[in-house]
Amino acid sequence: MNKNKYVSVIVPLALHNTYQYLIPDTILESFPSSASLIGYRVLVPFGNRILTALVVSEEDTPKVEKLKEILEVLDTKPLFNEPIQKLIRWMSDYYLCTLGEVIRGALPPILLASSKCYFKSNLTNEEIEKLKLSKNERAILNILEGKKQISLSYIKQQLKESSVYTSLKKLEEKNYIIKKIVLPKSKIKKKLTWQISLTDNITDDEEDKLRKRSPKQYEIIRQLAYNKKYTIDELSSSSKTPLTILKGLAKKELIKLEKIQIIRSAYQQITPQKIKELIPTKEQTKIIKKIGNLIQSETFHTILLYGITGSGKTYVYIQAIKEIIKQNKQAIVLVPEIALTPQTVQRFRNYFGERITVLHSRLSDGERFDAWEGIKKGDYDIVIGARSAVFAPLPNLGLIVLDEEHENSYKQSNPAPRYNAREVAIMRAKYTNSMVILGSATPTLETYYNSKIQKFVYTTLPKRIEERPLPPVTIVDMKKEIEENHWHLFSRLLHNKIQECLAKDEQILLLINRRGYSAFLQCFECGWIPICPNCDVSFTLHYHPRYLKCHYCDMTIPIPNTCPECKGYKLKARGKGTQKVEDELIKLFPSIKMARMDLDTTRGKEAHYHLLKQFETAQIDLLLGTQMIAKGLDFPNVTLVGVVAADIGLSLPDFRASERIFQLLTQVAGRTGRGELGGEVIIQTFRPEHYSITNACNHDYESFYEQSIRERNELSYPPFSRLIRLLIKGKNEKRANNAIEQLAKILKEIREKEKFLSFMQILGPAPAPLTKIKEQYRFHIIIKGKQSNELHKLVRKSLYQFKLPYLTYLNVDVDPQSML
DNA sequence: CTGTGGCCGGTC
DNA sequence: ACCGGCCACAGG
Repeated sequence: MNKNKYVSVIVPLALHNTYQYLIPDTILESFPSSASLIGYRVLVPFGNRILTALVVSEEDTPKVEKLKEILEVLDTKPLFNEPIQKLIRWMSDYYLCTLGEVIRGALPPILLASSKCYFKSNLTNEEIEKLKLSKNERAILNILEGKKQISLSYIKQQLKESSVYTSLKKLEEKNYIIKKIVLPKSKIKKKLTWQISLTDNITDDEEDKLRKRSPKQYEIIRQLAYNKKYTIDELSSSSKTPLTILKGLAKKELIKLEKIQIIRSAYQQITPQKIKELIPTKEQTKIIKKIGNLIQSETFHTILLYGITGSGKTYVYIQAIKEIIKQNKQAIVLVPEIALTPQTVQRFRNYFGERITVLHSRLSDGERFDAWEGIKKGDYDIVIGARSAVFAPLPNLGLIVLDEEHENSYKQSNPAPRYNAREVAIMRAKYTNSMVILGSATPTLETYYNSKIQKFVYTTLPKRIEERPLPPVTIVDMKKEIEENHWHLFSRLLHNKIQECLAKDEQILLLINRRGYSAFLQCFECGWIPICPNCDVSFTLHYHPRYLKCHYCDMTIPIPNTCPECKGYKLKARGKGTQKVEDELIKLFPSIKMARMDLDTTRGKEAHYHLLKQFETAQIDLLLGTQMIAKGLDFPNVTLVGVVAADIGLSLPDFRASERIFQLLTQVAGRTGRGELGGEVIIQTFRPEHYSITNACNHDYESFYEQSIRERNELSYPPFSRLIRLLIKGKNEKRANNAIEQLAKILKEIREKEKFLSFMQILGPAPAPLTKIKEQYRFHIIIKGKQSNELHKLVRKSLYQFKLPYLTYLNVDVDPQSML
C-alpha cells in the first residue's frame, strides 16, 4: 500500500546533513509493502562516486527537486537494532560529531566501502614519447605505462601535491587512458569447504565390497569411523583427497557431502582447556549474589567492582555472564588491548567454549566480517573485544563488562568519534535495560566518585584470593643513591634483588615508564638537540640498529657525526630508553635470558602472544617493558617487579598525571605475589615523598582517592567539571592561529550573550603543548564548565557560527583524555 | 592560449 | 572526504 518512495540516508563522511534518494520501482517491488528500509545499508551515487550509506528515515514526499536513485540494498535485515540506532544518535550529539563519523567508528570498515577509481593507459612507451603533453600528463602516463590498472589514490600519492584531476580528465578526453569505476564489494566472500559425514552405519557387506573394489573410498570410510565429521582438508590422506572419490561415495549414499562455511577466527589457537571448578571466596559469593539480584531485576544499573589486583574479578564476571545467559541474553566483555590479554580470552574460552568470539582492530577484514555476522545471527553469547566491540550487534544484550575500567585506551582520541567506551557502554545499557560492570583495582577518580554519590552500585573485593598478601613494596630514593656516589641505572638494592631472583630461577618484570623516557641526542658543547622538522619534538635515539626516529611522524635519519651548530664532535645520548636499559642489563648479568616488550618489538600480529608464551614457559627470566607489561598478566612465578624510574611523567602538564602514575605503579605491583612463591616490588624514584608513589607503595587506594579528589575539587577539574577541547591545526601557522582566534571570539561572544553560560571558562587560545606534528601547527582552546549540557550548548552554538578556513582542520574532543 | 596551484563550496 | 569549478598567475 502507500509505501514510501523516498529514503534519507547518512553517508560515512564528516557531513552533518542527511541525503534523500528515490527508491526505484524495481527495488520497491522486491520488498513487501509493510517492510521498512530503516537501518539497512544501501549503495548510493554521491557526487561522482558511489558510497555505502545507512537509511535513517523514509518519506513519501521528496525534499529537493532532482533526486538520484538508490542503486542497491545491501542487507536483508537492518544492520542495527533500535537501541543501537538510538546510541548512534546520542553519540553524535554528545561527542559533537556527525552521524557519518559515528557509523564509521561503529562498523567494520568493509561494511561501509565506497567505489574506487582505476586507470589504464592505451599507449605504449614510444607513443608517449612522441606526444605533446604537459608535465603532469606525462607523469601520469609514465605511472600507468605497462601496468594493468592503477588506482586513483596511488596516482595521487605519487604526484604528491599537484592537482591530478584536470590532467586525468584531459587524458581521458583524448582517449589516451581509460577510467574504470569499481563498485564497493557489497558482500565479502564467504570461505567455503566440503564437509563429509557418515550417513548411516555401514553394513559389513558394503564395507567388504568397498575394500575390494574401491580402496580409496574404503580408506575414507575407515577414517570416518573415528570421527563422524571431517572437512575436506582434515581428511588425513597422504595427498589431497580428490573430490571425485567423495562424490562417488556420496552417490552410493554412504556419506553426506555438504558445502559449509568456514568461520575465519583469529583466536583458533586458543582452545578450551579442562579446568577445575573454582571455589569462590566469601566476598566473591556475596558480590555474585548481589549482582545476580540486580540481573534478575532486568533494569539498568552500573556496578563498580573495585577489587584489588589478584582478588578474582574475572571469576565474578564469568558468574555474572552465566546468569545473563540463563536469561537468554548476551554479554560484551571489553578489555583494554586484546593482544595483551590472551590469558583473559583463554579463561573465557575455558568456561564458554565456542559460544564466545573476539572482535578487535587487528582482525583481517574477513575475520571481522565473519565475527560480526555470527554475532548478529546469535551464534555467540559473549563478545570479547577492545573499545569498538561496544558496538557488537548482539540481538539481546544483557550485560557489558569493562575490565580495567581506568585504562585510557577506552578513549578514542583520533579520528572522530572521540568517544569513551565506558560512557558509550553505560548509554547502551540504559537503552537496553542492561547492566554494566566496571572492574578495576584502580578505578578512575570519576568512576569512584560516581559510586560514592550512589550513581553507580559499589561492590568490592578487598582481599586477594586464597588470602594471599599484596606484595611488600620498597621505595628506593635515587637522590640518596647519587649522594652516596652510586650513579647507576639500577640502585644497589634492585641490582641485588635481580641477582637473587635469577639465582633462585624465579622470574622478573622490569617496568620502564616510557613517557618522556626515550633517549635523545645532545651536543655537549653547545646544547643542540636534533629536532624533527615536521613535528617540533626531539628525535628518539635507537640503538639496534643505530638511527634517530621521530615518534610522531616516523621520520628516520642517520645519527650525525658532528653538531651542525658548533661543528663539535661531542654528541652524546641523554635519557634512558628501553634499549639502553637492555644493554645495561646484559652488561650486569651476561647470562640473563630476557625479552623486551614495547611498541618496537610487538609490531607483528601475534608478537604479544608469543612473547608472553615464552615468558609463561620460563624460556625468559626477565621481561622488560613499557606500560604494556603492567596490564593484567598473571604469572605465579614472577617474584620480583622492578620500576626503574617511577616519577617520569609526574610533572607533565596534565591534571591526570598523578592518577596515571598511581594506577601504573599499583597495577605493576599487582603482577607479583600471585603464586605460592610470594613476591616483592622495588620502585626507584627521585620523588619518594609524592603521594602517588607513597600510596601505591602502601596499596592504599582510598587515601590516594581522598587526596586527589580534594585537589580536583579545589581546581575544579573532572568530576567536578567537564571539559571540551577544541583543536585547530594546519600547515599554515598564521592561518591556523587566526582560525583559533576567530573561534575563541565567537565562543566568548556567545557566552556574553547567554546569561546562563556565563560560568563557562574559556581557556586559551594557546599553542598546543605539541606545537607541531607532521608539518601541522596546532592551537587549542579548552572549555571548562560545571554542567555538561551547558558546555555542549556553548560549543554547539559556536561551531554553528564558525566557518573553518581553507586547509585548516578542527578536532572537537569532549571529555579529552590528553591535552597534548 | 595552456598548464598549474590556491581557494571555495557542494555532495540528495 | 573528495571533487569540480573558478580565478590568478606564469610562460610562450
